Amino acid sequence: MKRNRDLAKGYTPEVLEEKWYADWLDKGLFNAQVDKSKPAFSIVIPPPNVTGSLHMGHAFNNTFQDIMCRTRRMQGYSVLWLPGTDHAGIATQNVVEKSLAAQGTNRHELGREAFVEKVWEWKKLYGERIITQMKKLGNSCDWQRERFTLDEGLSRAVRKVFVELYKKDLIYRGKYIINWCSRCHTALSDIEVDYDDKPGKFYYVRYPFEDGTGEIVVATTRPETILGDVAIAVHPRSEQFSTLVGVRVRVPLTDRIIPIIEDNMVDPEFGTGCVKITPAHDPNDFLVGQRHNLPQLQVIDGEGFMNEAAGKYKGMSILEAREEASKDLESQGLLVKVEEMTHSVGHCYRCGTTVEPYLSEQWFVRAKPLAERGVKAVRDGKIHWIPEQWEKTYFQWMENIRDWCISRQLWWGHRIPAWTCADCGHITVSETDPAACEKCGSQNIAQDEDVLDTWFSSALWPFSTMGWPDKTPELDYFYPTSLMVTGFDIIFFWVARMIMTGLEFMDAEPFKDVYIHSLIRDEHGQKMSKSKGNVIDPLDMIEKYGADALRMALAALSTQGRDILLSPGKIETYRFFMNKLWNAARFALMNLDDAPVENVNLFDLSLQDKWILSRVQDTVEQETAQIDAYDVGSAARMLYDFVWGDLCDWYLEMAKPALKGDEGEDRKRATQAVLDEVFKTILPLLHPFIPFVTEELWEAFGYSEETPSIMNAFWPVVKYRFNVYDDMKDLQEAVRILRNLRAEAHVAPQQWVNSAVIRVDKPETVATLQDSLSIVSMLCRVKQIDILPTATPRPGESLSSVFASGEISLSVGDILDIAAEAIRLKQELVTIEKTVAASRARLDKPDFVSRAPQEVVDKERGRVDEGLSQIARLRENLESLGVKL
RNA sequence: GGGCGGAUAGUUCAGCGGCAGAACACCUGCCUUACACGCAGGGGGUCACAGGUUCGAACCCUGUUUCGCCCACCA
Repeated sequence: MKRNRDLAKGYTPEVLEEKWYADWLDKGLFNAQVDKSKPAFSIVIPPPNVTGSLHMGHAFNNTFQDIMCRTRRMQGYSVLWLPGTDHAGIATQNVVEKSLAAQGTNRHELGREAFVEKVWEWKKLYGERIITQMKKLGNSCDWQRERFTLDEGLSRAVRKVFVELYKKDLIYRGKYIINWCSRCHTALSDIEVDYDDKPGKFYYVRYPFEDGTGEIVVATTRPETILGDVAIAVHPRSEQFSTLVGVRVRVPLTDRIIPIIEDNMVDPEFGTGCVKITPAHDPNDFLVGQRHNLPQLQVIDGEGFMNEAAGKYKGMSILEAREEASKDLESQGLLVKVEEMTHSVGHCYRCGTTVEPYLSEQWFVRAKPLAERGVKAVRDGKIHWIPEQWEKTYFQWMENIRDWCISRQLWWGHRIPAWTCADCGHITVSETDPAACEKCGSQNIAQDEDVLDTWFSSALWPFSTMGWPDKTPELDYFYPTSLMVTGFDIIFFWVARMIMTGLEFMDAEPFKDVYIHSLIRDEHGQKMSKSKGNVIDPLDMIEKYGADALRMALAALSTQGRDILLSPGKIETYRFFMNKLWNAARFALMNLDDAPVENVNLFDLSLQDKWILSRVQDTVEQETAQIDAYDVGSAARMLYDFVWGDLCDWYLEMAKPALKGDEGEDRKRATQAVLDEVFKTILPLLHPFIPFVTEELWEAFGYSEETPSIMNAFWPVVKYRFNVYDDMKDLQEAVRILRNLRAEAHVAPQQWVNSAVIRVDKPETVATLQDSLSIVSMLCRVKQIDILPTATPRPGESLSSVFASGEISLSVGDILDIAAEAIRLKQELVTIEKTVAASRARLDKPDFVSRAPQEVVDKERGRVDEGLSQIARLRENLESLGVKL
């Protein structure tokens, strides 16, 4: 076995990461195989926006998926991690429009075809960029299967789904109030609107009765919509107003006459207790209008300007018209008062422009029947949410779902496959472009100008990417996928809709588990954003610390139910960890021979050998369970502690004498064998988190001769365990106490102390320490350590400390500061007396003894016994120092 | 209005029924031939508050305070 005993002193990620990624691609190790002899594990990646660049959220999300994929691969699954990108309708169109604006032109000047061509150019330019960035992270995606939501295959799936839903009457077209972004110039679905509380004004306006016998006062935040009023509504049981029902009033600023009607939607407690009804510009009013058969009078156009019906206000923007109307009302004496109020205002989730309720012809998905199946699938346990609490969020939304507006007045996207006949008005919906109207045969048909909501195609992602609507071996083998990993912010946009379409078209859930992870924020808990300037760019971090360090940091910081506050400093911590691991490996390699260590006698294994081997087994067992529970945070932290704490701080230090040959050839060989075994096991355990460095070390240790890539290494299983934890605890405690005593006595670190005495009675402890004396001696730099029974008198001129099994004294000669030592011992005495008193108090309660489990009671009794003997020893010590108690 | 999280060391967070933990930061010493991206030692906590359940509560239950998120409403 060829070992690389010449590792560089420092670990340098750049070179090795590039080298190994290229190697993995070369060997096709990420490529998924339909292999029925193996269990399948599949994930479809949440496709990032094609014009976007990789941010920390992606890095975190992808790291999580990669950890799962790499683990499952090693565990013998046939793994598919399917990557791709999303055309991101509005977002992408906006970006390209902005660049056109910078060039002094716009999409209308270009025309639809040329514009779409331009967007494709962008896609080609930037789509590749984010893929390259994902590769830098180390993603083990099957790049041969990379998909894009506007690919031909996926577009075919989109059309098929649209047509089928239309045939099932689950898609319909109609004139409704929708959310309209006048900047993006398109309809938005309800969830594409973000609401914010904003200060506004509440205008109280007089509506005089037609006959001049009185007036009714109505409050509104939007006086410009008065121009579109078609009624005033009051609550049917309102004592104050119900008598007015049927009275006709004059609409201010116009000469129109409208009726007072009654409707339950009015809250008699709010405002003045009556409401002006503007069906064309308010969703609630729209419903009232439908119930009462009222006209829909539009006064604002799609650009956000007042139209012809607005009379003198025509051409004004909404805000100008609001201002102007307010002035006019005041001058006409129709304005009672204006109050300040805060109300929530909707904004476009892509550009932030205030969203207007707008009456227009749109396409909708009838969501309720689809949602019902989605709810059932989760209730039946077909899909598990992790953490489980998100299930509630999902149910709440699905059970109150509203129809989904899917048409967008954009050019970039899947064009709606519907053709309207100019002759008979019939709409032909078809998977293939029709030549003629299916009803009258006229060739005078025109395709709908609109495209579909980008989430319509994302909703099909789990099966459209695997070749649906064709029956493919991939679908058969990898669908339903095993896991979906995403943030809670797109549960409604994406997760819920994938579930609905998956159940409807595949008749099976799209994934068995949904893991919802937290959001990444900056170190102050602020959302990262370009405008705040607090963005931590994953690529910068990779450049500075390496992809492995970034991945390890993200994994280790991840917890459930709390946002992750990230800072470069935290990533640096894990960069240090990489260096630690690297140097531990370097040390091991410096001490290993090329020849494999064979025929090691079990009797040659020391306590620490057995201990570290057992700890490795614990690590195997725990990590396997943690990964199964998707708890990568605990797994990463445990690995960190194992490597740094157990392996480096303890085992490697303890192994040094044996490796130097101080303990003989057999012990040296045994220790080498242990080192070999530890690294051979721990590297695969670390690999899912830090793939690059583990691959490099896999090769350096020579393991690649058997298994060329660590990616193909077998996931370790628990093999054996030695019952040595108690012994090791004694040993570690002895070392810690001696080191502490040295520090107390201000002995210089490099100076050897002549002698120490450990006084213990328990035969096991005596035996353990006796066996490990040379190790203790080396770790604590004490030349001579004697193990004696506790009855032996305490050595003079020494510092001492009591511990569970006895007492340890370090002879320091005349440098002993008696006064300081007395203070220290007294403090120790106080602490122990306190714990003894606490334990006694517990034991004195009869209920404790009778009700607590026996082992807890025994433990408590043990504490008292131990404490008492420690107290006795401490008193003795204090007396011998001449301290009176 | 409905729902969901969080409150533990100076800071960021683990722990979620049996003597309060880590990482940074801080203090003392150390270039001890794997690592100064390091080593050894140390200080630092009424586990937000008030009740309850329990032999026993940071942990379970009920309130309260407080920070944050989501949904609905907002004429």
